Amino acid sequence: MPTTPIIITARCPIRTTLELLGGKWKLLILFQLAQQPARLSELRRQIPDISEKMLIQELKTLMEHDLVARTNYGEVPPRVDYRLTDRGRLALPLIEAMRNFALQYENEKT
Amino acid sequence: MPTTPIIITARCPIRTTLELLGGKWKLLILFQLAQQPARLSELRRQIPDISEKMLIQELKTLMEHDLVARTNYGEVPPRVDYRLTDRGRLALPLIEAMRNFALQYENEKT
DNA sequence: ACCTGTACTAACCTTTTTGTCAGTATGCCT
DNA sequence: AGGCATACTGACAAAAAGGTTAGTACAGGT
Repeated sequence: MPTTPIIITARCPIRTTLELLGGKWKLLILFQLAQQPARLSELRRQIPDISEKMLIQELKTLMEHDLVARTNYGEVPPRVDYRLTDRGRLALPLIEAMRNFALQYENEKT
Repeated sequence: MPTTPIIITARCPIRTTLELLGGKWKLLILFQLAQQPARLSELRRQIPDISEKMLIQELKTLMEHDLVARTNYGEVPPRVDYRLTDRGRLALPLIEAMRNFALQYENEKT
């Protein structure tokens, strides 16, 4: 009896993760917020080439998935900041694994 | 003296990984090939909703980055198979981290 | 002579993702 | 009265990613 091959299905963990964290910016944003909570304008400086629209848009979907939380201080001019939620912190080992992958990949002799 | 925040740059490990492994299919393909080497037609069955074009195209870029290797047996009808390289195996902890993330995410009480 | 299975290529199109740019609201400062 | 700073929103456009379809080559089977 041969070993049963694992078959990829429509709902598998890899796909779930890609849906939650896929794309060019979400992991970078989470990584930055893991260093310290930040305001919009700070995040823009920390991730220099993101556009304001993408930053806001990505923060919004991260919030919808409860990975990031927003605090509005109700001041004028507006002051708002963003921080990781507990769920957001679940992504940190993944980010760490990505960093390890890239570093090891670059160290492999071709 | 405040702690220096880590600033995201144009070439950082997270971005390197996204370039190598980003997109809808590459990680699924690597995950499948980690179970056992496979022919094109087998991969198509194992990843049911990928199109043939995407499968070939993604395999090609994975090969260019030396994450996957191709063996052509020179038979007719053609027989070719694909397997992970050592570099490709470096992605396995990352895939494992994605799986953990998804499972923990789903277990969090809302 | 034709159909089958395998591993592709190429042209074309649709969808998704990302980016640009202009505009809104508010109160303070000059 | 006008400018500044902040955190947005919305219309639109460009670019990237993904998908569909048709076609190639070859040997074996019917």
